[in-house]
Amino acid sequence: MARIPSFFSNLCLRQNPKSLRAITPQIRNRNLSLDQFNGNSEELAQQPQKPDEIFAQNRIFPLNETSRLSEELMQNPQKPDEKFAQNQISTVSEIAKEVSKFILSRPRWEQTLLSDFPTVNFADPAVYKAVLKQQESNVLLSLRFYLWLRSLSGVSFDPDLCNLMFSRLVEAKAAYAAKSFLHDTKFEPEPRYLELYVRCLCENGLIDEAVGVFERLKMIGYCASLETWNLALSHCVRTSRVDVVWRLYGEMTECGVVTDVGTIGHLIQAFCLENNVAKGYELLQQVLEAGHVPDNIVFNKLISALCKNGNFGTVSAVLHNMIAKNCPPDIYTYQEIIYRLCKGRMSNEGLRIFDELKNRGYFPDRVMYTTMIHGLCRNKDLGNARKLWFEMIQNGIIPNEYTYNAFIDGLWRSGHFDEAEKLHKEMVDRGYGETTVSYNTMINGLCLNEKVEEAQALFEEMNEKDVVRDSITYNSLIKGFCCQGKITEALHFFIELRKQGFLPSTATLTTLIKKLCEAGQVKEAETLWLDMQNNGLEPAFHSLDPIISELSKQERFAEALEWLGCMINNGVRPKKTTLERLVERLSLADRSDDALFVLGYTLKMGIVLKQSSCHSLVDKLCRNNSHHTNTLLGEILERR
DNA sequence: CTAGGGTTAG
Repeated sequence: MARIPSFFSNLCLRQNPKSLRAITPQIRNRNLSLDQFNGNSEELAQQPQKPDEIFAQNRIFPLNETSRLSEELMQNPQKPDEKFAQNQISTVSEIAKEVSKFILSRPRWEQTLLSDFPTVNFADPAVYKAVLKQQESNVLLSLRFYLWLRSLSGVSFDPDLCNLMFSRLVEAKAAYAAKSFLHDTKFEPEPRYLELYVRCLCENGLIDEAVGVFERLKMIGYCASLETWNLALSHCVRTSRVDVVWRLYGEMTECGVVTDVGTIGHLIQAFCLENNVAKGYELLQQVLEAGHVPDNIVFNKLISALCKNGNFGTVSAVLHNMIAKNCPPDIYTYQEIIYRLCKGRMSNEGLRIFDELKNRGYFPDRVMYTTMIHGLCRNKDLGNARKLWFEMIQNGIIPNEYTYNAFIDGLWRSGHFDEAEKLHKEMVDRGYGETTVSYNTMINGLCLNEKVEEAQALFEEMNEKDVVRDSITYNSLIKGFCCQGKITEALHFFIELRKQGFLPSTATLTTLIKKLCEAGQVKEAETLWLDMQNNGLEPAFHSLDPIISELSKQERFAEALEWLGCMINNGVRPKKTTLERLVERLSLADRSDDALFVLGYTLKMGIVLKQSSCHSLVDKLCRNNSHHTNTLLGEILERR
């Protein structure tokens, strides 16, 4: 992939002379707010308990039984310590080696260690530190030994020991254990270990905690290394904590840290995350001009953001940049571009890039084929999708769940139901059939093709096969029944959906309300609408049209006008047909005043009703040409 | 070890 596809070859680079420093003040001036962050973290690998529990010694290690000798020991006539007594081995490191060996071989050494080594003075800092140093590869053992020491009386804990234990925890990336160790001991770790702690916190997703430690370091006048700052920034970017990016960047420049291209790469990504793509692009230009080349992922994130905004021209420019800087676009780059092109109804452009890649000797992988097939299906280009499907298989790539579902969905949507059924069978045979998505794809496809009963059968099958139904399952089915005019069934599944705690999609609701009204069940429609309103569903107002329409038909004008007011007050324009029906029915029912009132609003909104709708009104008005009517008409005309 | 990708409603 040395060159770029023809589609992107028409733009040149924009030059920007500004230096990197130019952005610093803007970044400093940001208002920052730290949200609660709910990151997960890996704790001590071998120890699923929370650190607090680890420190609740007695629950894990039966230290209160220390004085009791184990049965094992009773049967063991020679104690390990006798060696020291007999041979006069007494250098601290030799003792530590022996103790460590013992600890490693006895799962419950805590109980007998003191009596096994009666001549060893564990309260001697030189001794316990030497033992701890022996266990550097095993954090859990270190921690156990440390806790055991704490259970002894007469052991004084010096900062060296705490630092040693703390560094052990931090190097093992046991963020939670390190945190509660700090909390527990209240000691001041050496700055270099605090710096390691920052890294450890970041790697465990505890960004906010890390910010706090940066503060602490700042207060003691210690400046973390560039690598640590960059690591923190990279984790902020990964977890979309843009606010923290700006805050940390501000602090690191305040500390006088000299940033590198990695730092700027994170800033570019941060700009992309807050959809400030222009700034991101500008910054990229500045780094490039300064002679630095960011990591591929920075280019890709920028390209992805540009694509999302439909700015394919700049995408082209960035691709030029990448090639010029000997940093060729990779599979992710092209996949993102193709995906976005298809999403913007430019699947033909996407396909051109796809073909171009193949012409350059590149073999697309399964994900790439899936993306392309999906994109083509969404653009109703089933011919090309099918072509790629077989080409992919020919190239030895076996479709998986994603590929099958994307293609089967496309087949259903274009009415190729035989082929859809056939491929679905194949997918089931390959073991991809029993997921929520595969069932949803089939249920939706069947509903789109007027096969609601079969869809319902699959719906039941999900229960038998223990496949979880989600809101998509229900929404698809409800819509299917609505389209078949089967309102009773649709309502049944709607109630089921609500019982499961799901919310209907707006499309489902609109359809359901419309169908209920058409069947004359306005009351149910109104209840439904209020239900969705109470549940915080947004756009509801458009679905009031059929309700107003049906109420007019039933000559329930007070209610119709009330709903109409509700719609208008919320800034939603009723449909022209709704207003026409209302005016017609009002006139027929001899309610000229109300008809005129509605007409007034209609004109105010710039909606012109069809002539026939005004006929009956004009007719009535002419028959009783009162002064009142004239006034009303006058008002209406003035409002216009 | 060196991040990151694809499927279902509307």
